[in-house]
Amino acid sequence: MKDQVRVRFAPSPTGGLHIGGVRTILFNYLFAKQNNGKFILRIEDTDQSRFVEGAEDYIFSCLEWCGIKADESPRDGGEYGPYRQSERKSIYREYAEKLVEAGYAYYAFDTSEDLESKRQVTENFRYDYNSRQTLRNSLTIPHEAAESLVKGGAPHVIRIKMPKDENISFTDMIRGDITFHSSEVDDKVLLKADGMPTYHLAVVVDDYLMKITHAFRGEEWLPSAPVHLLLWKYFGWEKEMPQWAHMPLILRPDGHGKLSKRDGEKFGFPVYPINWYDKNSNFKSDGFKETGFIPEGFINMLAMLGWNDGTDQELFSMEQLIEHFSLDRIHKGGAKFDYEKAKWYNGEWIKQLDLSALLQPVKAIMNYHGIHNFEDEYLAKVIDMVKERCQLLSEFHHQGAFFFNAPEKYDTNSVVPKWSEEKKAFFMAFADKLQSANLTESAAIEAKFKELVTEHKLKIGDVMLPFRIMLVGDKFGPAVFDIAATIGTEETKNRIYKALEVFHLHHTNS
RNA sequence: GGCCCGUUCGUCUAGGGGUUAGGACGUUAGAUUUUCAUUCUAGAAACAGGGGUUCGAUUCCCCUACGGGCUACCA
Repeated sequence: MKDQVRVRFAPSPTGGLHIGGVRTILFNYLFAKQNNGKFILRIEDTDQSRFVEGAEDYIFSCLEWCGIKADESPRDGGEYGPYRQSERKSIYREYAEKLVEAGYAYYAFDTSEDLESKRQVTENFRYDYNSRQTLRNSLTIPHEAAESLVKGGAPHVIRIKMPKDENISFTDMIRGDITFHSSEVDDKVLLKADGMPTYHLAVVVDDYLMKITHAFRGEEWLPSAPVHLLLWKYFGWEKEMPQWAHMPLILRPDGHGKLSKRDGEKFGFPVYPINWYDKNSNFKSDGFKETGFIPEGFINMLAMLGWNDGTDQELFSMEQLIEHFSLDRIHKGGAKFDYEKAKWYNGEWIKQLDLSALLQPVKAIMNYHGIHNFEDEYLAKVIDMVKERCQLLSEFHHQGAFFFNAPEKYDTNSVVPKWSEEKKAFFMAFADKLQSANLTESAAIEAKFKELVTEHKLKIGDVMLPFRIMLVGDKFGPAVFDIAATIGTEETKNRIYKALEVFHLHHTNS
């Protein structure tokens, strides 16, 4: 009987969480849910110097917006806590010492400055099986001396002692067999001088203690995998080692490197799920949410960046993703981010989502633009009329504003050059008839409109566009008679009169 | 530089020893919508190169090229 599936995502609160991380979260989550397993969120805050206030809150907010809930986390608790590594500090030293006792690790007394100057002098300097013989550590100085240095509180780190000549292999769930040679890997620091573990130690100890069964992370971790593999072996936990899966990276649209936080501004699209602001560095970046994405579209887009189910289906809900997801269908190569396609996914979801899911966010957008005082029912009608022409939630304002307020500006160029007294007379007659006949249905308004067109010996094509400009201000929007019916005859009449003045003004001026 | 990973239309990708190399985004043309968008139809558009293996390679192997990642007391 296989143990219960337990996966984890372990961000460090050093900044916002960008979409690469969110995709790793998503794949973790899908895999966990599919296998009735647990998804754990662990905060890797072992680098105190890079801690950014608000980053942890931000991570939780992103999760919430995405509709992903951790089963265990600093917020949700769980039986394997604490889930913040800073709160687990005391655990790591003990494990590191065990390694030293067993001869798999050693104390090193070189300061960062010492090593820095080494790097200046020796090109490609590495703390490894070779150079460690010449450096200050418990392998080069007498045992007792090293012991007393450590006991006396001398600053030191604990480093893994990489074997000189050993092949280290493992099978990655996405990439297959991968082999490294131990001589190519340096003696990574396991425990830092401040007593905090590095990622290398912490990830192994915590994955073990938290009974993680499958470990997903970005491809950038591949080169340090041999360190982790060896650690699992040295601790004697090989049988409990999780299966590894190294995800392909999300690349910049131009292919030059992995997508990073600054690229949002550079290429003009969001890279963070929701707005991120780092007050330390005064760094600010717009989120997908605020740009107008809905969670369904965002999640769908992310999932398809590097994964597909082998069919032509491209639109997946979270439930469908959980059902269809499989690791062996994750592409190996990195994926360049394509914002146009991202918007397309969102547009598809806007089209097929229930009104109930759209109402509140669109309402917020309208309010943001100063449009208040309307019934939900009215907004619902508007949403229904314009949603097929919106890929982003934010577009609802442009596409729907004229349902609430008369246009301020008119595309007079489309109307004025061909304007005439006959047309003006027609519209005045039409406005009057609208009210007296009490027309409320789109079809009835259209019928009356056409009837009057004939009476005035005009062509319908001559007055359709002007009518649209009168109501909308521009050449876009749903069927013009539907708009008239929606805003009502009174308002339609008012807009006709208002526009008539504007058209007249421009006409006489030109 | 060293090591590791990768490479199918511009982009995301399907496929896999014999296919007209499929889909989607974007793009082009047309139809519909007396606007715009939607929708529909059609089109252009790809197996990085060279060697093998094979009757036959885009597919398997090797090399090269290109791209990416890592190379911290950061994750």
